[in-house]
Parts: sequence; C-alpha cells; structure tokens
Amino acid sequence: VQSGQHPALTTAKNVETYRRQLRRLGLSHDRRRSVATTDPGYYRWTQWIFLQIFNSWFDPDLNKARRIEELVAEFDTCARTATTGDWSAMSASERRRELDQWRLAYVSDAPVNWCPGLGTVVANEEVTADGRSDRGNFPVFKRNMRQWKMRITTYADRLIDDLELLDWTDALKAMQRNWIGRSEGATVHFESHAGRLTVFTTRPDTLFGATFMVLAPEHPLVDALTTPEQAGAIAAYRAKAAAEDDFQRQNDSREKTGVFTGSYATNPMNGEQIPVWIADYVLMGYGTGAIMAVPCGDQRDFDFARTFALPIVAIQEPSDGRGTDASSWSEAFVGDAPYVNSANDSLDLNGLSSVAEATSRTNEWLVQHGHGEATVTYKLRDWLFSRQRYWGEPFPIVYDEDDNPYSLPDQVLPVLLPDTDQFSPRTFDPDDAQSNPESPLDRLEDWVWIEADLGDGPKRYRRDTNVMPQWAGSCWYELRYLDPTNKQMFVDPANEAYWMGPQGPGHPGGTDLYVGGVEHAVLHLLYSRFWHKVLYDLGHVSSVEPFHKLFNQGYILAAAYQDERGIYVDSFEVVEQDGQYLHDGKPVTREYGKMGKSLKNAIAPDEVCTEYGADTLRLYLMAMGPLDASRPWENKDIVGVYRFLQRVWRNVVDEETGSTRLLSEPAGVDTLRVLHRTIAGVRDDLDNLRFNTAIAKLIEFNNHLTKLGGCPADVADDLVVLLAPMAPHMAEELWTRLGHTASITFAPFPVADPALLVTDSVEYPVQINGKVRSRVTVAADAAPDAVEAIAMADEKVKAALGGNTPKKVIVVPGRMVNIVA
RNA sequence: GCCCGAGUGGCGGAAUGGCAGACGCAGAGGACUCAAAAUCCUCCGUUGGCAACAACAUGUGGGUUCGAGUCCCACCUCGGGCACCA
Repeated sequence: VQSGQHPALTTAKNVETYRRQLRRLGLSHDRRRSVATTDPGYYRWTQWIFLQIFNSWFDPDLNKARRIEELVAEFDTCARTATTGDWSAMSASERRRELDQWRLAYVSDAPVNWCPGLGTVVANEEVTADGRSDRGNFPVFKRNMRQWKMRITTYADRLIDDLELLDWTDALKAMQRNWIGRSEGATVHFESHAGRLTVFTTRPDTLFGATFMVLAPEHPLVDALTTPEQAGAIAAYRAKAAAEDDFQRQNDSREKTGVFTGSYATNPMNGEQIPVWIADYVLMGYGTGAIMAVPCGDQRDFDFARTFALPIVAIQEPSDGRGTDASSWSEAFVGDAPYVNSANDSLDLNGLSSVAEATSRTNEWLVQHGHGEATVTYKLRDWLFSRQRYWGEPFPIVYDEDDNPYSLPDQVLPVLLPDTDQFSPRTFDPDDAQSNPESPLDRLEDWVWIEADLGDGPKRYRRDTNVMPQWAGSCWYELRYLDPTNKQMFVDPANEAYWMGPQGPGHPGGTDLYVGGVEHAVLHLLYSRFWHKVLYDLGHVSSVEPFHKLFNQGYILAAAYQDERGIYVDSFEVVEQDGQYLHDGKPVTREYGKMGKSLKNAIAPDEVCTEYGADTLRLYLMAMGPLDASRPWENKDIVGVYRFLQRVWRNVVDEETGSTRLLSEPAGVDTLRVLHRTIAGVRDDLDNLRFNTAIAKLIEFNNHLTKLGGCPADVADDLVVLLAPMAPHMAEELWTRLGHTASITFAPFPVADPALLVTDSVEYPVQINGKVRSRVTVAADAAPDAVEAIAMADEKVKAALGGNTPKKVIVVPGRMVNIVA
C-alpha cells in the first residue's frame, strides 16, 4: 500500500481502469485531494473512530484504553475515585466535567502552537527545530488556547517497546524513540520554606554533589521563594524570559544567565542548605521545571556554577587523574568512576564504581525515607488534534450552553462539511503572535447551530467548528482498504484478521509491506500507531501495529543553483559552459537537493512522459539506483532505459510491418541458461525490492538476444512477462502481438528450471597469495582434490611458483583456488 | 554534543568474506550513409609497456583472514535526525 493512494490504484493497469474502479466504488478522482478524505465513507468512519477515542480512557493499571462506561461503573462502585471530589455527590454537569478529564480525546486550554501565517494551530510534530511550520515555513508561537488534544502520552511506553516487534530501519526506530524521549530516573523532593521543590533527575546517584537548584523562570514557587532584596532582579529576569519565545531562548547563545531567589532548600542526602536560582536554561515544559544542579558531573551545571561562583563538590574520583579538588577542574567529569564524598548515616556509595548500582541503591533510600522515587519522564506531549481550516473531517461534537462537549449519535454520521465558497482560513501577519484563529466554519451560522435531542430533550447546541488534521484519515486508511465498501463497520474483523492479523506468536500483525518517506517518521507513522493501538485495546482489530515491514524510499534529488546573493535560480535557465554553470551570463554554484519550489529545481514527470512514455519514466526511476537511496535526477540518463525498451521491441516486432519477427529456430542451451539465470535473478531482486539490479539483468538478457539477431519464438513469452512488472504498458502491447487475448496481468510469472542454472564446467580463477594469476576450467562436479591437481598443473601457475612447493592450497568449491606460496 | 546512514571510474551505480567496477550515461574508434540522425560492432579505473604483462587502486591509518569494498578498531568527510531534555 502506498501512502495516499486508493487501493483501486494498486491493482489498476492504467488510468482508465483506475477511474473505472473509482466510479464503481462511488468515488471521484481529484488530483488535488487525496481520495480518502473526499469520500463521505471515510469521513463517516474517521468520525466514528474519533468518537471511540473520545469515549474511552486510559487505565494505567492495565496499561490499555477502556470504554468510558467502564470508568463510570468503577466510580459507581468506588473501585476508582474521581480526581475531583465525590462522584456520588456530583451533579450531572459536574460528572460530565469529571469524565471529560479522563477521555483520550479532550478539550483543554493549554499551550499550543499558533501559526498566524497559516491561520491555524499545528501539532508539535509539525513544528521544525527552528520554530517554524513545516508547511509554509511560517513562525509558530506558543499560546494558551482551547483546543482538542489526544492523550498519546499514555501510550509512550508501548509506542517505544513495540518498535522491537517491527521490521523497520534502525534510523526510523531511533527517530521515534528520540521523539518520545523516555528517560528513566527519579523524582527527588527538596524542602524549602516555601514548600516542597520536586526535581527530576536521571542521575539520582549524584545527589550528594547537588550544590544548588535551578528553577524555570515560570515555576509556580518562584514568587514564594523570592526574598524582598532579590525581588527586583527576579522580576526583571522573568520579564525578559517571558518576552522571548521558546525558540528564541534556545537559539540565543548558551551563555549561562540566571538570578538567585535569595532562598535555600535542603539537600535530602546531607542536610546542606543549597541556594535556589532561576535560569532560562531550565524549561517548564520538561520534567518538573526544576533541577538539582550537580556541577561536578554536568557540563551545563558546571558552567553555571563557574559563572556565578557557586560551590562544586567532586563526588567521583575522576579516571583521568585530575584529582578531587574541583576548583582546579576546567570541565565537569562524566563517566564511571569510584564515588567519594557520597555517604550519610544510612547510605554509603563511597567506593562503588557502577552508576547502575549506585542509582538503584539511592532510589531505594529515597523511597525508604520519603524523599522521592524512581520515575520515568517523556519528551512526547499530547497530540494537538484540531485545526482551523475548511478541508478536513468536522468533529462529530456539539456543545451545550455550559460549553460541555457531547458526541453526536452514530446515526447522524458523517457530519459533512457545509457548502461554502470561502474555503480559506483567515490568515494573519505571520509575526502577529497575538492574533486569534478563525475557522472557516465559524462564519457559517446556519450550520453552526443545531436543534437536537441528545437525551435531555430537544435543545439548542453549537457545533464544533474545528476540523481534524490531515493525519486523521491517514491514521487508519490502510484498514479501510481491507474492506472499502462495508456500510456496517469501518472494517469487518474477519477481513482485518485475514490481511493484517498476527502471523504467529510474538508477531504484531500489520501490513506486510509499507513503502513511504522518512518525513513521516514522527508524524503519520507515530499517530497511526497510536490510533491502531487504541482500536486494538477496544477490540476492533487483532493486530497490535499497523505497519509490520516499512521501507523508506529515498528522495529524488535535482541540481539546484544559487547566484552570488545565495538566491536560488530556475535550474532550467542554467547553462553549463567550460565546466562553469551560468545563469543570465553570471556564474552560479551547484548543489543537489530535494526537488521542490523552494530550490526551483522540480522536474515535471509529465514532460518525460510525453517525450519517452510512461514505461520509460517508470523504468528510469526504478533503474537509477537502490530504492532506499536518495539520488540525483539526470535527464541525460533517461535515454539509456529508453533505448533498452526499443531494443526489446525490435527483438520482438518488425518495425516495418508491425507484426512479430521471432526466430523460428528454438533457443539453444546457451540462451536457455541465460534466460533461467535471469528468471532466478529477477525473482530474487523483486522479492528484495532491488528493482535496479532486476532491470540490469533484463538488459543483459536482451543484449544476449540482440547478439543472436533476435528473440527465439519459444522464449518470447518469458521475456515479455519478466518485463511486465516494470514496463507494463509495453509488455501488454507485446503480449497482444504475441497472440494472447487475456491481459498479461494474469500470466504466471516464469519459474527458473534448476537444471538450467547449473553448468557442466566451471572456470576457476587461480590466485597465488590472493592475486589472480591464471584460470582453469574444470568439470562442475569435480572434487576439490581434482580441482587442486588441475590448478597446480597449469602452466602459468607453475611459472609463477617458480618450482617452489606451496605452503597451502585452498579450494572453495564452485568459486576459486588460492595457493599460498 | 548525542543518535542513525553513507564514502567504489568522468557520472548514476554493481559485487552470499572469494575474479572490484555488472548495467546504464558520457567519451573514443569503426560499420552503414552523399551526409547527418538512428542502429549495430569494438574499446573505455590509473601508471608503465608495441604487446604479453606488471604495479597501483573501493575516504585515511591499523588489525583479523589463505583471501577484505565487505568483518573489527581508530580517525576524516558528507548526508539525515535530535539537542540548554536535567
């Protein structure tokens, strides 16, 4: 399955068949929009799945999603207590609010990424490292807004752990692990006069070296900790930090800045009073927004301590011999080394040299004494799921007068987009951080307000005017492909089990093969795994994962040219002259990059198609290199595969008459051997997605036929069928001319005859000390001893040995002979 | 800084630890042609040699092995991802 394509396309032989199949499915072909999201069926089931998620919650005890009714039942029997107050005493409205806090899809007023240039909010995964939108490259601002989110964070562990079950590249798995960012450590409590300060650390074993603490400027306890004499400096620092957004803060120089609050906290290990500072290198959005600083073992803390003359205490004897007097160090020490200065009345780490052991002993001690516990934190945040666009699935949600969300009943699905002629979201000055989103649906008052009876009698409700992101449909479309016309459910469980069910114990199930670009690593591929796991937990699918084997194809690159100002110029207007590249007569520099508008180097496949035909375009793309490698497009290379196709054609068809011109003489054993080697090789290459070498083998076979003067009649069918997967149009045409009436699609793919894969005799290269000095031809079934004897008797070998007796002779059957002289 | 990849002719690239450069592009020569295009044939890593052949060659330096583009160690360069993440 190729991302974004309808299944009709994967079986269609040509555009007409594709359109016909689409018509049969009641769909239309629209190049600008993916088929999936224009189909009311997809809208309907995407909304239905959304409601499944909305009406479920995550049970941490079972580590899985469950239906919301089960939570209500547990509240009723007091098996679980509500987070706010007494469930049995709550009013209906209070109960709604309580439940809404548990849902896997929820509305919250929290920091989101607002992109005024696009006019919509976007997910964390859609923001680039430099704080811009991945589409359009507009600035993105963190703002509190009321938006839909999905509780993907509850699946963080399973999303990491189940990567083990998948046949994906290590690079892609690493990207997902990285993005989820699980770090194991401990939370530790430090007492202060303003209350308990809790920090997260991955190195609880270094607690004895914690000589100060740093809070994020936004930390809620900063006000209470700030002493009157420090109030001015703290306020000024916080104001400065607030004026900068996250991205500016991170892009600023890494000079350490910060201000002392004037207060101290107690290091629970040794009772020392350590100063509490604020600094912008501590982020409110990660961990607890507060850190303990261990300057001897962390470079950032070390820099901070040096800048502000804070104490540094060594807690390890550095392995590089610099000694334990930290005042003489020029950098922090990181690594395994024996602990020193690390003991109190009830815990002694001194002398240990294993971080793992010291960590587990510290964790035990923290729990025993009530100072903390082992904890895991994640970088992953909940998924921002609403957008302020027109195109997208509307939320099947309405709000009552108290702004509580209600799901619409299944019978009214799909909620279709209302008619309008104003599709664009309102966009703003890209830098106007204070602007507010306006969905195109907001303007359609007639659509927004509905009268409905959702159990409380007929009432007026307001529709949700957001739409779902483009990822919603792609989160589950592969499931719909298994059962595209089903009107009763999104996929029949029997179909899902047949196509995607686990193939044995420990197998996660999922599609057999998924080909897609690596740019989806932490977008589509993360989101769809999450949805799939929710559907699995709720019992709708039998597979644990949506995509079992994933293959990342490389990008097609093209030359891009920059003028002296560094601005990209149209690559088609660049000429090469004496090894120099010129645009408008001025020299430009060349680089290779992903094709696209920004580099002005896109090549329209239509033009290649018009000039050479679709088969040539397709074949060129497959032949130019391995599927997973990015490689440059070279117009001048296309002619190579074009010539190959023409040679095949001329070997089969007489260009004068248009009828076949096959050799009536049956193929000789040489030709049959080449044919069957080709069959075996092409099969193997196709199985392993090595299209480039499969094509090379076909070219070799065809070159062999060209030398024969044409194609013997008895191998013509095989030649054409071998070619069919890669040049389907021409193969179909040749097939017809060879007298077949049924489509070549249904012709069986040739099978190699093992008898024709072996030869009577084998040419052995004979090496002396690893260098080829001669070759001998030996019967294929000759015993190693016989091969050795023949090699030793060879004139060139004798001459090269000069009468000396070899120390050793190695015969690799069927491969070679190596003589050690 | 951390995590993934990748470095082979003029170019794109081939090579289960076993003849490095398959196949294609570009280039050179030839046949056909009045000529050109197209087509077909031959050559085509570097150096030396008329040649047979020899030496050197898969980013650099070591190692393992009868044998290394392939495996191991260190380094260099390029591409991608993440990053004041505690």
